[in-house]
Amino acid sequence: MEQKKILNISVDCVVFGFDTITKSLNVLLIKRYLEKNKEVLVDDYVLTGYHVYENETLDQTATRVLEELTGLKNQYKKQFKAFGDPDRLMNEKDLVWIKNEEFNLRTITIAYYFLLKTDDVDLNKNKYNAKWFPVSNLPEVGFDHKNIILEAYEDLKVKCLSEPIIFKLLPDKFTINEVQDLYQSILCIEIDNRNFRRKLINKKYIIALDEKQVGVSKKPAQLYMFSKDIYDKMFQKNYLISI
Amino acid sequence: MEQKKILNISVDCVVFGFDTITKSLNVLLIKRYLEKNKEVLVDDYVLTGYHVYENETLDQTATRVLEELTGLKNQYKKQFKAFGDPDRLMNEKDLVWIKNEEFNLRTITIAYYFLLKTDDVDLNKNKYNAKWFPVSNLPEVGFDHKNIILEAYEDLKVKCLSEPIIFKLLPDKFTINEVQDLYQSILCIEIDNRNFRRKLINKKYIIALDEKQVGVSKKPAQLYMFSKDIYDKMFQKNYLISI
DNA sequence: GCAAAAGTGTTCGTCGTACACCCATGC
DNA sequence: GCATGGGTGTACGACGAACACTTTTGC
Repeated sequence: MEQKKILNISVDCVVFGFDTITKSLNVLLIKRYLEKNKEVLVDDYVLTGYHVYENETLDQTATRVLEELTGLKNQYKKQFKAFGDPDRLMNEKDLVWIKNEEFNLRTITIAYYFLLKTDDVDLNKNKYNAKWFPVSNLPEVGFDHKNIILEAYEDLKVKCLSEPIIFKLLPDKFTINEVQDLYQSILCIEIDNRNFRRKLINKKYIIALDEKQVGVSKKPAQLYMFSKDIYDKMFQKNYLISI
Repeated sequence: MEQKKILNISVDCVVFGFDTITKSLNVLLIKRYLEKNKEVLVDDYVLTGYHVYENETLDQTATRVLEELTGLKNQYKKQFKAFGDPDRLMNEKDLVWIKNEEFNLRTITIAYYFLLKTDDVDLNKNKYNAKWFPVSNLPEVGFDHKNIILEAYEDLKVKCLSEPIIFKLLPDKFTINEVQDLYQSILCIEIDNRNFRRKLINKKYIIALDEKQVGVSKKPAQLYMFSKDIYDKMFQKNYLISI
């Protein structure tokens, strides 16, 4: 059954993944391409998104949009901001594009970001020409989506300092150095390995496994996992005022 | 000139104020009252809010709504979440109310909260029967606004720990104990006065004035002010990972 | 002079930070 | 055997936490 779209309200999804090889925090974008009489009118990338249906919640829209792009459900998501400037879709290319789509010129979008494991996404399986791009080196991005990506990234930077969401971006079994690389990528800082290692290993919810890396060409590193159960049990609100 | 409303998108404003006498963090709500044949159909409180106009940004809508309620401009505001469940306005009373208003049943609202000085608001001057209520003791609240208030409050709790927004809720000249009372009210915790006092006084952007309280019946306290200039100059991002 | 709130110091423990070298492994 | 990244220990300083009494003022 076809559902009824709300034409002036959409959800856009910033999908973050981490490439442990290139040590790069990436965003998943889809190709936007349009030509007419062999002239290329639009050729850039945008976030994945869609209209909200009449009978679904915003969270459901986001979940649906992500699943359509990646096939994945139950990923960490956060609604972080609504974007609704009257002129947010008013660039020349965007106007050309919108003519071909069932879009309202004054559309408000509720933006979410997702954190997932890059390896879980099979880019060949989807029809959108989706591609990963480093947050620090984005291609040409349509609509106001560059701004949306950067605001998502800012939110992520703050949130990863106080909540263990970083592990959503890593494989279930990871090395300490991978965690460090990820923090360094997200925050654009250098971290002292000895201090970081000690800090992490001392956490009770970082559990050393009876396993080491396999298939690496150097000394294989100890693997760890994150226990959400233990974290939740230990967790207590910290009221430290640091202004 | 009358502007064109977007019928399915609104902005709702959670207005926070602090009562230094009762030491209570308050929310400003407006009366919702409807009777028919002397029967009271609706009698509760709601947030102030309004439709977004076709040609204004969401921030502008929020600013306009606040000004209409309080006469105040340039107050601290934060867009914190969009609420869009299909059934968010579907309580019995809400349905009765909506019949009398130009409301779309499926309306998405972008929620903001404002922080302002209670003394700046003159409740007698407005036409909405607005009233302050303690966050910890809300009256009957219509729509899904209770939930919106609580989510705003949660966001405020987190944000006041890392940013000096607390001073938006206090008079320009305040005592150390007033700041402490405010933190205690917001966070529902007890703070040691000696430690708190030392901590605050050591901040360079907390400036002791050549003034003391007047008109108090006990020992008048030293007054301080917050210097945003000094704060901004000193400010540097803190990348402390505390997970 | 008394009630009420303002204001004051010290000790301890935790944790963040700075810093340089050896070790285990695969090739 | 050697290159590569994995892994380790110590000392210092800052700051949060716990804790109880004196002082100042208005009435």
